[in-house]
Amino acid sequence: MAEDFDLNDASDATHLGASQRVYLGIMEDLEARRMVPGQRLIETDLAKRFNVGRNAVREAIQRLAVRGVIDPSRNKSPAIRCIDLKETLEILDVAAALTGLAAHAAARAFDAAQDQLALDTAMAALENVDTDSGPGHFSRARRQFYRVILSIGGNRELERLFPAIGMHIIYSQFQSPKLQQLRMTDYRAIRDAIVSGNANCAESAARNHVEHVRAIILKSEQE
Amino acid sequence: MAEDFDLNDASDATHLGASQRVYLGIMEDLEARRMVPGQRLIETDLAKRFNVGRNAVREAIQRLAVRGVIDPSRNKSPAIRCIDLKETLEILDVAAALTGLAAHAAARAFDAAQDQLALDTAMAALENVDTDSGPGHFSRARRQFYRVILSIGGNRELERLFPAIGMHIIYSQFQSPKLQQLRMTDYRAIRDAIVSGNANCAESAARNHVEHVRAIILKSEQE
DNA sequence: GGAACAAGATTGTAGAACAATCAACAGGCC
DNA sequence: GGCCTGTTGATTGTTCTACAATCTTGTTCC
Repeated sequence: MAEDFDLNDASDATHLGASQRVYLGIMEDLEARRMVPGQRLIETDLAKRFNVGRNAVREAIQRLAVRGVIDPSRNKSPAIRCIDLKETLEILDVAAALTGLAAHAAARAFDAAQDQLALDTAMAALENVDTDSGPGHFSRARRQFYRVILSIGGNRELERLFPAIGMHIIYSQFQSPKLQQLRMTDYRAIRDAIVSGNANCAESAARNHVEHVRAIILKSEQE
Repeated sequence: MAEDFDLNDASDATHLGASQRVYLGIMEDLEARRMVPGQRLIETDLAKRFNVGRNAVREAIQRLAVRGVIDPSRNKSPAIRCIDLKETLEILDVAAALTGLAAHAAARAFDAAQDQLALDTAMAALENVDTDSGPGHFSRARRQFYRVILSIGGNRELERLFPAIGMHIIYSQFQSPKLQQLRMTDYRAIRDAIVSGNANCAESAARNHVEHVRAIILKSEQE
């Protein structure tokens, strides 16, 4: 469960399955911009690179395809999924609905004694990252933030589905400095609403955040 | 795209990939109740049954796992996912949000000239199926109904994510006669709201439907 | 009856092998 | 020169074999 979040531990451990190693390795590459949308994935290359059999690569590719990270087509090398503006907006519609639900559930289930620490820790990690800023550090912190929210909400189906939203690709294609600023205030609002226990307020805050992202993308695209 | 809906064409065609054949075959088994939650999947058995290599089976299993249809654990045969009442309700929360979004988008984008026929056809298929009623026939018609709605809405991300909701499992575990009756009136309401073009009304109708399902499950579980 | 061991079943993994398909390039034809 | 076409190499789709690691089950011994 929540296997997708285990991006945190890198391509190191051998106790992970071979296909898992490939899967995580590619996700990490994507996050670190070592792979860009449109880039093709060659089975034999990946097999050599990760020191695994071609089978394992193919299994990883199946999972990436279901997750919408890559765009497979019969008898051709799959490529990192490219999305145009229209599809980006579609993804944001889905993200608004599910992020709203996640915040709603978290606010509803919030228990200070149990959840306050984890939430504050995740928030602090977000605040501290913008200075040193490795390329993927902020992404990791953001993922952790959402992971905590999902965990508080306690909806396992949402925990499973949420990482499948194509936000990866959006963040990998669009990266505006305004996004960085905006996010912190939005995240704080979401956290405060969750702590306050007002589910509808938390849902609004989450939806607002997604709409802010939409506005910035639309604006930056207009130029 | 929308590969998951291709359950319609069965295990026949050889033009499908081997792993695809296994994937669809298992989904079909699940729908026809030939496989029940908790049942284990043995790689070699499936390979023999579908006349494919073990690799292909493993690829199919990866996809089923990501989709939440099966519950894999290291070094053990994966089993069809079992869900308790609590998780069922969690799934319904997600279903309410995404079904609502689907109906909303469809109502917003509805164009009579282009969409009326498909919607009416899907609706008619639903009305006609309860008499002859093979076991999976209603499921097929329902899937087609949702497929049309998603297609009208035109949100590709939602089309991708929607079939990943664990409704399969719910319908496979709970099957009350009340469900059958209820659905038709609900579906008509959804269709009418979509045709009317009132997005909020359509969203409400969809959410109401999911809540009706929830109520029936809760009631049938209380006994 | 319970614990330790042995045998079989099943998964995890790598690799070889081959057909089918695709992409790119070369060569010939108009 | 430009266009069609065949060849060639690259890549995927697929099955098979092989073996280690692990789980499961049944048996034996105390």
